[in-house]
Parts: sequence; C-alpha cells; structure tokens
Amino acid sequence: MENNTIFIEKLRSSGLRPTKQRIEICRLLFDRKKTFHFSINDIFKILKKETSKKISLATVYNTVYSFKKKGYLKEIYVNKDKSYFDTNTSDHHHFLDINTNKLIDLEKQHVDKIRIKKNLPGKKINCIEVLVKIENNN
Amino acid sequence: MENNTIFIEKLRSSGLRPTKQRIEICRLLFDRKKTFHFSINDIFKILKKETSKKISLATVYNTVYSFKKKGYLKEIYVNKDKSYFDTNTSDHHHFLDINTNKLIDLEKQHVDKIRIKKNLPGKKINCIEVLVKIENNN
DNA sequence: GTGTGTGCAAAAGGTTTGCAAGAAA
DNA sequence: TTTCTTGCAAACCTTTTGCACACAC
Repeated sequence: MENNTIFIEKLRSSGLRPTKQRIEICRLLFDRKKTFHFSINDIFKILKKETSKKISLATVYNTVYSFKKKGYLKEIYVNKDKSYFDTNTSDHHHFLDINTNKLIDLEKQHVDKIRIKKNLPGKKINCIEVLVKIENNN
Repeated sequence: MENNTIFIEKLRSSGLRPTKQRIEICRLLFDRKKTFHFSINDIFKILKKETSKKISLATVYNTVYSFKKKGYLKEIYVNKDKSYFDTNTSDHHHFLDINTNKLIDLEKQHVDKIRIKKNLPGKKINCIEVLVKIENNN
C-alpha cells in the first residue's frame, strides 16, 4: 500500500485528482515489471474482482483515456472488436500472434531503421508503426 | 453497363452468384483506376443514392466480407470506430494522415526491406505491415 | 424445385454521453 | 464552497444474427 504515494504523486503532478478509483487503476496498470497489453474490458473485469470499492465502466474509460492523453498509455488498433492499450509508451513496434491474437512488444532496436522513399508534399512523418504478424511454425 | 459481364465472370468464377446487388457493389468498388479506401458505411451511403435497386446494410456486409475472403479486398484497422477496406490487394503499406484521417497507399518498393532481428521460438513471420502516420508540415 | 442470397428488424458488443450525487481541494 | 470525478443508465454506432421471402440456377 505504501507505494500508492508514487501513484498519488504521478496523478497529482499531471493534474489528475488522486481518487481511489484512479489509484486502483494505477496499481493494476503500472505496478508491474513487464509490458501489459489490455482492453478496457480486461481490466474492468479484474477491477471488479480485486477492488473493494466499486468502479464503473465509465470511470475506467475516463481514466484510461486520461492516462493515454497524459502519455502513460498507448492505444493500439489490431482488430475491429476493441481497442488495446499498452503500458509500454516507448517508441516501439509489435508482433501480433494470429493464432492466439496476443500482442508482443518488438523493441525498436530489433528492427532495422526504416527508410520511406516517398514524400508527400506538405506532410511530414509523425511516426512509423510496424506490425509483424506471426503464426505457428508448421 | 457492358462491363458488367466482367464482374459477372469474376463473381461466378469465385463461386458467388452474380446477383444485382453484388454486381452493383463490384461496379462501385472495382470499376476504378485508383485504390479505394472505404468503410462499410461509406459505400452503403453511396449505394443507397446511386443504385436503383435497394441494398440492405446486411447485404453490404455479407458481400464485402465475401470479397475479402476471396482476396479481392484487404481489411485495415487504423482506428476503433470502424474497419476500413482497401481495393489494393497487393502486398503494400499505408500512410495515415492524422490531420484528415485519410489513408494513402505506400507501395512496397518505397520502403526499404525490413529486417526483424528478433526471433520467437515456434513462430514464423506471416506478414509485416507498416503504418506511417503523417501530419501537416508546419 | 432447390439452394443460395437478400432485406428487414432486432440483438449484440464496445464506447460515449448526460446528469445527479459524491469526493477532493 | 467550488470544482472535479464517479456511477448509472440510456444512447450511439458498428457489426452480427435469424428468418421469411425472393432470386439464380
């Protein structure tokens, strides 16, 4: 429970009031070593089970999108059913396992620098996202 | 109207009955020089206006997904709102203009070969998709 | 005629919204 | 007290489904 203070600071410093619900969501999302890929529904179900205080779906949406706006989460679109989010906010790419539908991080240093040999007038590149679809090896 | 025969053949040869609705959708999608990026709702609205015979939304979904299954269309996920489809079925990439939210094709020869320097045991690469987000140049 | 395709309406699933009540500052 | 946040329910939008009727073969 002590490390809640970290989250309270994190929230406060980004202008978000440290409410019980937001702290719970912080704990779930950011108190882990490895990257976490999740959908809103994934964490809503976990929160319903694990959390003493009630958290409504709308609050989960609000909070996740606040976190995204603050740069604590990235949103990933890999299928039409729903959005996925990524707690790894560094500039990186993804594998998508098309057998299991699971995402796996692919760090930038594992991909050769990508050169785009086409220029669009009046436009500049904002970012380049690579999705490597993988499948079982047989 | 004469070139309907092309579409009738195309449909028939892929085991799809050439119904009036399917032919209309073919004309809309494939009777054009340039790549066409669209959502189901985009073409549903066009079809409602342009077509004498009525086409229901369910038929548009059915037909577009049949075409996808036959390899005449590619589905692209770039935002959570809806799916986009692409009449360019060659192996290629995309620009996404984040100011206008429009897709632009990026041919494979305009991107340097991508080497992935990470291996996942038991998995092989199925395909690599690159999305280059672009924005206004100022 | 047989089997496939269509239209319609209803349902489903994810996401958003409006608003009153509650909590933080 | 003022402002922000929450919970709830309803609304919204895209997509899917079930079924009777119509059409292609």
